[in-house]
Amino acid sequence: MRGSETGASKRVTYRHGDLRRALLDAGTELARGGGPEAVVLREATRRAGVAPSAAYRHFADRRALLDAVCSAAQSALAVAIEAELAGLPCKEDPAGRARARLRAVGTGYLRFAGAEPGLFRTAFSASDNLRSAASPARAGGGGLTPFQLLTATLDELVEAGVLPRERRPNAEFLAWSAVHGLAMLLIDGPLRGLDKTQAQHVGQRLLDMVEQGL
Amino acid sequence: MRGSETGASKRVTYRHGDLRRALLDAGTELARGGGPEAVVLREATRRAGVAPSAAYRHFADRRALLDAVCSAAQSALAVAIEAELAGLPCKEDPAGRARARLRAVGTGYLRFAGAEPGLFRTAFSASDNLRSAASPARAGGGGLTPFQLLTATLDELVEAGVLPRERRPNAEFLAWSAVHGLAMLLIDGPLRGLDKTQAQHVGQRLLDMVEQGL
DNA sequence: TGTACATCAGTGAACGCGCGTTCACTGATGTAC
DNA sequence: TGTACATCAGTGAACGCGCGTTCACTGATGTAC
Repeated sequence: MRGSETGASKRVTYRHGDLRRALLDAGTELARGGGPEAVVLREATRRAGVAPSAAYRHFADRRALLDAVCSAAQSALAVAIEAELAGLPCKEDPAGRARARLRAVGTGYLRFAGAEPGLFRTAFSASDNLRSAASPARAGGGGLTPFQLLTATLDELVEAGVLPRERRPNAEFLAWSAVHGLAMLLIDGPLRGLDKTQAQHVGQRLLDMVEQGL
Repeated sequence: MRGSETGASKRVTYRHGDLRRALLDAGTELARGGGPEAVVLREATRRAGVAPSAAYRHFADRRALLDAVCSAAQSALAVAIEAELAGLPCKEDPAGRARARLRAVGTGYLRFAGAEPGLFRTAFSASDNLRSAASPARAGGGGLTPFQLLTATLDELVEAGVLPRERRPNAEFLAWSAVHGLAMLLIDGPLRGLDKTQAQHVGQRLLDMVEQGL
């Protein structure tokens, strides 16, 4: 991330070890428990065992900490989607394969929202737009952000001849909307009451709809 | 709302005129400007020209005020959807009619979200679930809540023979998810950057997808 | 290898802020005689 | 119709709270000689 001199990474910290990391971790834990509004600068410093003002050596202000936590949350979402993709059985048939991969992206998204609602909400809380959705800080292990994983999968769908090329433009917004909306309604909205089985069932039917309707 | 004695509605208020109403209106105005977290009890009393403690004659606490504002916001959403339905040209063909009505529900939803993002976010901020989504306080002029308008329209779709009966169960969740997700991404999320024309275009394509995919 | 010095990560006290909520009160209103 | 009284909507002062942010400081660390 920095220069390439030897020892540079050692000198990054003085006393604490790595306070920036500790604050980011504490902030992420807060977000996990209560969403973006739970990311309180003073509480993060408390958890790191440090005076409140120490945070200002590493983050310009509370918003900067929250942005960092938000990137971490998006990265975690990307990892969840990657895991779902990686769990797929190998398929010869490119069409079936592409279809299965699109489903996996959706399933991973929904699974993450259900398992980590606080982080999920935080991932979409930042002052970010489509451009910053491509920032490497938000990527998973494979180097792609959640949005890029979706985009890539839709491209595969076109190449496999499943999705007509003229339907491709903006298709990511359609698929994303459907899955994102269900996630929001389930974790934060009027569908909060649905139990896990029902939620999964509706989720699969939603993915059917997207597959049919795209 | 109360008893049925004559004059009861006159006696509801003493000095202010109707402080409950004034606080609700002020709260709604705050929500319009900044969403649910902008509904600040002290600010509402300030706008009503009254001491902060006066609010407690009409609302148990801040949450009660916010719940009332939330109901008002849902009601406004219902009115927007009704307006969209009312603007539809008369059609003989029941199938085309039902299809057009479903589109109108979606369009009204998206239009409201775009025109009143603060109220839209507030409408989904309450501690409510599916059961309270049927509360009359959340209805529009026709007496139906947004959710009930959607449900009724899907029923028409079945009766008109457009939607196979076996696909009907839970269909409201699918349609709702798609439209809700796009609304959230557009007003609060990474699609914030899209201009109005693009947003409308994506909205119509999303409704195509729902129609095809249901 | 040993000493003097500069660096700068973290300290600790303080700031002003606005919030939600409480409580004893007051005085305009509607009501009973 | 006129007077005494009870009601209760709104007052005003105060509470404790936790937040984000600032600033002059200190003292462990790495570095230069």
